[in-house]
Amino acid sequence: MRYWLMKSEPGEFSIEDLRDAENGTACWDGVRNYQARNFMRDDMKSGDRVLFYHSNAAPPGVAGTAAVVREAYPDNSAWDAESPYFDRRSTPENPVWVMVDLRFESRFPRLVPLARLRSRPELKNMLLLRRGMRLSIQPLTEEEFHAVLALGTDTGESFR
DNA sequence: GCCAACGTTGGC
DNA sequence: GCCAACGTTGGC
Repeated sequence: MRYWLMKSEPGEFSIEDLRDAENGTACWDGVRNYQARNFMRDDMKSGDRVLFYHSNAAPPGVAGTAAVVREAYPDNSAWDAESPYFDRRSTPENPVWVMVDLRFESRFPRLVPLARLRSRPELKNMLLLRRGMRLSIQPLTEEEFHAVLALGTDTGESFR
């Protein structure tokens, strides 16, 4: 099983939107970056687990978790001329872009802000924290996934 | 709103 | 194949 971080602007599609979708399941359309596409197409498998990251938010951070429930298939928004993701190079006969389906798993009681991720020594190698890293789909190690999960699910109570 | 960093495009 | 110009991402 693999682990991923997937970014979405909450104003476009948030963890709450995924939770409230039919069956808690939605397609991850609109990816228009080749490296991110290749991760979906070549490496994402059903059962893989995902950190759902809210980008361009105040504050940005990890909002919850999801699971891959359908492996890569053509992204039909690419041949919808009305869609903001329209790309005339992609056709049903010859799709350029793919998407996966995600199912909601959990919404953290409190967002784990980017600044908190940066403060954790065990996360210092996370791709997300690298300067200039903009990829919207990033692989995680199992340790990174579980470390963020622990931050997201702790009660926030401090000792003493 | 600013702007650094990155990806893409297209002329040559 | 190079690289300048442009568009996008996304934190701040």
